[in-house]
Amino acid sequence: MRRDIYQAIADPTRRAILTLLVSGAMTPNAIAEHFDSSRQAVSKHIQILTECGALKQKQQGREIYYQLEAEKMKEIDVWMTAFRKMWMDKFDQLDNLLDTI
Amino acid sequence: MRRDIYQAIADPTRRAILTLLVSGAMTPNAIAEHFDSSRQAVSKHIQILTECGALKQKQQGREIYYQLEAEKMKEIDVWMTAFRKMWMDKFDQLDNLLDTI
DNA sequence: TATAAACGCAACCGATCGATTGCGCAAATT
DNA sequence: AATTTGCGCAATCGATCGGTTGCGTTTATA
Repeated sequence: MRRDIYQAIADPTRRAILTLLVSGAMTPNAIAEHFDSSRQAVSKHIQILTECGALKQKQQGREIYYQLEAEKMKEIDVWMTAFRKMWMDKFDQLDNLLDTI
Repeated sequence: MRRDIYQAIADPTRRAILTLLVSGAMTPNAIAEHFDSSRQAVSKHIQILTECGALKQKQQGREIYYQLEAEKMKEIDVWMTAFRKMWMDKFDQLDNLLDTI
């Protein structure tokens, strides 16, 4: 059970769920309505996202609202720093080049 | 053969390879030396990274140098925009809260 | 020219993945 | 009280993953 955020976002459906939840917390059924997959399939994705800390659940009666934990995405953002620096350097170089014309 | 950047970075070894190549292009053997896995195992990872456009190869005699395509990482960065906005909003809210004290 | 080095490619294998199906249980609804 | 709804959990199955082993080809080296 390797449950990290990188493995979690590897699946397109899970990425779509995360994006969907930017607009607000939702129940599994509500989420599943946005996809062609079955409720159970979506529920499994939700479970994986929850296990790695990308979602948080809030029970409300018999309904469970799943909420995005945007902070978790920071982990990816931090890892990306090194690469971001690279393409920004490239941009700077282009900028300097344009200045010489 | 689902070869997108998200699936590529799901594996920790592949992430390590990408990070390693920030410092410059390398041959498969040179890369493999940094890991416990065999050359073939690393070569397979390199192939996956190349297929999805994260690496570019430059033949040089019998050696092949693999170079990072930092631009490809932008794809992730762009997808992350929505989430980045969320945690920045949160930061702003904390900022406002602190101002009220 | 024989040998070694650098590498890609293909076959194979156990582990994990993503999806379906069926079940059980608690909270609402009738 | 009986039924429906919302949901999690477990078993199952084909597909894919990550790794190893073995082989072939091209380019250097002795």
